[in-house]
Amino acid sequence: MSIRFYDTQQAQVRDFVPLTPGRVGLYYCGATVQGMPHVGHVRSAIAFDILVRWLEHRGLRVDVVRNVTDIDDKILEKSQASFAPGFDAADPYQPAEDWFALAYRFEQAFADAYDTLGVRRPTYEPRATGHITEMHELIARLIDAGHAYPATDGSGDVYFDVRSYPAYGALTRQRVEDMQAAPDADPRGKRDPRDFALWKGYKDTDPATASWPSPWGRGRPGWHLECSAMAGKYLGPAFDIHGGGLDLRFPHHENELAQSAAAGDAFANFWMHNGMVTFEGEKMSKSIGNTISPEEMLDAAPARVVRYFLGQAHYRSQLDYKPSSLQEAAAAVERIDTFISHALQRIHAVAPGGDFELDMAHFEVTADFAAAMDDDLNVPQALAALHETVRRGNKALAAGQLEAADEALQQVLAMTSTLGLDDAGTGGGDAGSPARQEALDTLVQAQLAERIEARTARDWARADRIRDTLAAAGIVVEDAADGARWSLK
RNA sequence: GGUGGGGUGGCCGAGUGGCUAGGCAGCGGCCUGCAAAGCCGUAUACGCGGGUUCGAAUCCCGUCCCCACCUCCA
Repeated sequence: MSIRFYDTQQAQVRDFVPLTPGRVGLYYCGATVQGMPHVGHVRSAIAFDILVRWLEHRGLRVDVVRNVTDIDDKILEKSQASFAPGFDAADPYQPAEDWFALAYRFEQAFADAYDTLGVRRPTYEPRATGHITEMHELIARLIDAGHAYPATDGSGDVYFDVRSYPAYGALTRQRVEDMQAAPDADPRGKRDPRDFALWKGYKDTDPATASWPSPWGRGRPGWHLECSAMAGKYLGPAFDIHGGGLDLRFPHHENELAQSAAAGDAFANFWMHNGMVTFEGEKMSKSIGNTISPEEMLDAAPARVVRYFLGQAHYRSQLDYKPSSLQEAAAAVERIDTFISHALQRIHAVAPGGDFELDMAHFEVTADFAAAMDDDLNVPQALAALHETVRRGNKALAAGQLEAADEALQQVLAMTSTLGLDDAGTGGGDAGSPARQEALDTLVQAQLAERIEARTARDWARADRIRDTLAAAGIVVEDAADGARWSLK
């Protein structure tokens, strides 16, 4: 079966065929590092992480490029504000912080959030400020082609000429005439109010460190240019997939497409956009003040649960967060983990929370799961397949059919791995070193042996006392048909 | 005004013409010394009004409502 994805540009689901057989070039927009990450940013990264994992599971080699936009108006504004007299050090912002220090600090916060939630690192993560030369080359090509021009007002700006490019609006299927002009549009030296800046001339109020020489005078890049320049550099003039949040479709991605296509590049074959995260129905945004940070979620639930929650909806759907959302996700994750833990104990004699060495490479997902993922990454349906496999495994365990249970276990592990659940968290759980695990298991087993004695003697009070003692230490004891098992709560 | 996406049972969330997704919560049962976990069963559904059809959540027409983008935004 072929893989199918929804392509925003064509507004339909269509077969995905790599430009180069066996390989996929994927560019997706990372952050403009002007503040701390919120879960909306992370949801996007998780959606594309699942895409990458699935393509790889399908045997494709994926080159992933995710940008860091580390220079823009907001970054400079925040930095500038931090030097103002009487600066109020509102939480994430520190006094007297240079723009590059501020950008780098937030870049690291994003990296931490991605790591914790099991988003694999991209093949390469280029920064805008490292690609000024490539941007100049692209601007020169556009000017030569008659699609860009230096401003006539002496500002040093260079604009993309929307009117010179009839296909402008192709990505979002809008006609230029229908677009509402920005209410605060400052025409400056533009030929058309919809023209956008490729290069912004240096102003006295800008820090000198935020300017670079160019054929059009000192200045800094416009917002959209870095993605065109970097995608072209690392993935070539034509590549398979360009991704990002739905809110980037316009103007960001539309302008990227215009820049690259007007310069003669085919650019992305597919455009994929993830839906927004909302809080009780409202889009999370800083202006409304309803953002939730990854840290806040991680305080409320383990990384594996947060990952499950942020990845459980279809990537194109809006994902609504409510205070009860994480508890519901936790219950689902526990169901999966309980099966994995029980099966590992029964079949592979792995102690609770212990490490295990299984040759995951040969584990296969179920056909239902694969079909769902092939169909535009239908994760909700894939999760149904996962839960059904868990049920099948539980039944097999209860019936003592270890071979069937092992098959289900392998499938469940393959599926959770594809969804990235295995990498969420600090890696390896909280069981500590192998020596500690063994010590703990030995002690608990001794307690359980005593409890078996008590139960054999029908001394329920003593048996319950042992169970209570263990429970007080955070160890849950469960009696199964073939004996007691334990797990860390 | 333009563009795109939606309205599914108590909640989340799949499903594009017949064969009741799945999870959470609820109820009943099995198992258990008790419990936990698990398994089995079960109620509640497709915004509204028409139409097509043997049959519609699914197609068509109309209508209401919601969200996103058109300004910085994952």
